[in-house]
Amino acid sequence: MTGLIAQWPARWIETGLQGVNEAIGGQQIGKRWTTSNGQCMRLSVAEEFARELVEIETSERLEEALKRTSRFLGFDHFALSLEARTSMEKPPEVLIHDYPEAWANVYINFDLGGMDPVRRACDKSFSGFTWENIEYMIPMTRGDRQMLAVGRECGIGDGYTVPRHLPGTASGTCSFVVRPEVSLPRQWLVVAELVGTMALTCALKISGMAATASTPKLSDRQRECLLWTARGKTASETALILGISTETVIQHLKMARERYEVHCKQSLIVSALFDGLIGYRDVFRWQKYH
Amino acid sequence: MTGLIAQWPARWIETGLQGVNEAIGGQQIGKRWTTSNGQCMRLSVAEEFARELVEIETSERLEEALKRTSRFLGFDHFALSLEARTSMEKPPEVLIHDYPEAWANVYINFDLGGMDPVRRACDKSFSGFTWENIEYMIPMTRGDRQMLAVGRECGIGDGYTVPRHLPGTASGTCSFVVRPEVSLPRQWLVVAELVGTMALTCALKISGMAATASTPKLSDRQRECLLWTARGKTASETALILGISTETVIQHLKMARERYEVHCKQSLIVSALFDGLIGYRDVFRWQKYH
DNA sequence: GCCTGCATCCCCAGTAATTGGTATATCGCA
DNA sequence: TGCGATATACCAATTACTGGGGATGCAGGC
Repeated sequence: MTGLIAQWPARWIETGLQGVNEAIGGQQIGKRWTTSNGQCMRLSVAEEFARELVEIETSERLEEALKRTSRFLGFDHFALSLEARTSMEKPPEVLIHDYPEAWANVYINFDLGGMDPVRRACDKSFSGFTWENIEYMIPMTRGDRQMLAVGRECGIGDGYTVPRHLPGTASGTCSFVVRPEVSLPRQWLVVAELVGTMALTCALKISGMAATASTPKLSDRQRECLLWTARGKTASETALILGISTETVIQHLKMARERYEVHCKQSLIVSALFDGLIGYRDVFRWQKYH
Repeated sequence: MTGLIAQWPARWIETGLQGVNEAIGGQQIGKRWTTSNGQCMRLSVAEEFARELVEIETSERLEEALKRTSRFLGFDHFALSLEARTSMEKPPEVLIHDYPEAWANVYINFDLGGMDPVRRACDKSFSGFTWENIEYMIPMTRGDRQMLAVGRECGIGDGYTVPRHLPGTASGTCSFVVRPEVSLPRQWLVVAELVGTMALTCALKISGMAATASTPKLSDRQRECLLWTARGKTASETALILGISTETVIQHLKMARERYEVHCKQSLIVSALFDGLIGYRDVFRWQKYH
C-alpha cells in the first residue's frame, strides 16, 4: 500500500493551472479569431463543432469533423482514443488520428510497452495539459524523452491532450498536435479543451459505452440495502443501521437479486453500479466517515 | 444475464451532446455577455478566473473566487466537492459550497442514504450535464425525485454539474445551481464547464492529492480470481475454471483483500472497478456467452 | 546464498450468504 | 374495494466466505 507515493513538485500543479491560464490566454486578441467587425468567435468554433456532433454516428464522420476543426484551431494533427477500462488485450473501441504514418507505426510499439508519458500524465489531471508540462506531472524516464524525440523526427512537436475517465467504463484522450518548430496556438487551447471533451462524448456514443437510464429495477428500500452491502456491510450490520431486522434485509436483497436476475450479491453490485442505481461516490464517501 | 446490457436508447446520448450544444448556445448573443463595443466576453470570465486561481492556495480563497464567479455567470449557488479514494477514514478533502443552510443540513441526511442522483450521474458523463437530463442518464427512484423536490423547497432549482474522475485517485464535482423558477443561464454553461474544471484542478492542488496516488497492485492470478468473482462465480467454481484448488482461489482473494485493505469481496470488487483494475467489459463480455 | 514475491496447496472455527418457504400490514391506484 | 407492489418479519437447510494458522517450490534481484 506504500510504494510509489512520489511527491509531485508543487510546480506541476501550478503549471496545470497556468496551462489553463495560457489556454484561456487572449491578452492580445489575434486577428485570426476575430471577425471583421471585431466579434470574438472562439466559442463559435466549439459551437459549430457541437452542432455537427449531434448528428454524427460513425467514427469516420467524427474523424472528418475533428480533422477539420483541429486544422481550424491551428493544429497539424489530432488523435482521439477511447478504450474500455480493462486490462485485457483488446483493440481500443475508437482510435482515430491523422498522425504521420511513420509515427503511427512507431507509436504502436511504444504503446505496447506502455511507455507513453502522455498516457501516464492523463491519470494525473482533470483538465487538458500541454506536453511541455508533462515533466512536472510525472517522472520522465530516459525512454520517455527518447520517445518524444523520435516523435519530433516523425513530425510530432508539442501537443495539448484532453484526458477523461469514467470509472469502470472507459478512458479516453483527445490530443491536438503541432509539428516541430511550431508553437501551440495558446489562445485556442481553451477551445481545444471543449472540442476534445465533446469529441470524446461523441466517441463514447459511437462505441456504445454511453450510459442510459432504465426504469429503476429496485425499490428504495432494496436499493438502500444494496448500497450498504456495496459499502461492505453484512446483512446484520445493515439491519442495525436501517433499524430493521436482519431477515428483512436479507429479504430485500433476495428481491433485488430476483429483479436483476442474478444469484449472488457480487453480480448485483456490479449490475447496479453499471446501471447507475448506485454510484462510487455513494459507496466511498461514506467510508471516509467509517 | 439479460437486461444489463440493454440497447441504450440513443436519446440520452443525444441529449448529452445537445446539453453541450445548448451550453455552447449563443445563437442570440445576450446583452449581458457583450461589452458596449460588441466584444464577446464569455471566455474572458473564464480567463479572469484562471488568473485568480494560479495564486490561490487555500479553500477559503477558492470558495470566495468561485462564489463571485458563479454569481457573475448567473447562478445562485455553487458546490465543489473533491474526494480521494483512500482506505483511510478522512473527511472529504475539499467541500465548499454556498447552499442554503437548510439544504446543506437536509443533504447530509439524504447523503447517509446515498440518495443523490446527481452524484450517480457523475459516473456516466465525460462532460458537465444539466440536472434536467439526469433522468436520461440513470434510473431515478422515487427517493431521488423526492430529494430533488425537497431541494426545490430549500431554494435549489436546476443545476449544471461538472464531474471529473482520476482513476484510483480522486473524484470531484463542481455544481452551479439556480434557485427554483429560474432558468439555467444556457449561454454560460460552457463557461461553467471551464470554470468548474479549473476549480477542481485548483482543489486538487489545495488538497495535495496529487501527492498521494498509488493504487494497490494485484498479481495476475489474484486479478483473475477477482474477475471471476465479479462475474458471480463462487470460489469453488472459479477453482474449476482456473484448474486450481478451491483453497488456492480463497487464498488469492484473501491476498487481494489485504492489498486493498478491505475485508469483504463486495468492497474488493467495487474498489477494483473504480481503479480500473477490472472493467464492466471484462465482467459483462463474458456473460454474453454465458 | 538469501530474501522477496508469487503461486500453489492444506486445515479449522466461526460467521455470512443463499435458497426455499410463510406471513403480516400498508399504500397507491384503478 | 380489490389488486399489486412494498416493507416488514420469521424459519430451516445448505453452502460460501472470512480470518487465523500452516506448507512447498520457483523465479528474480542483490
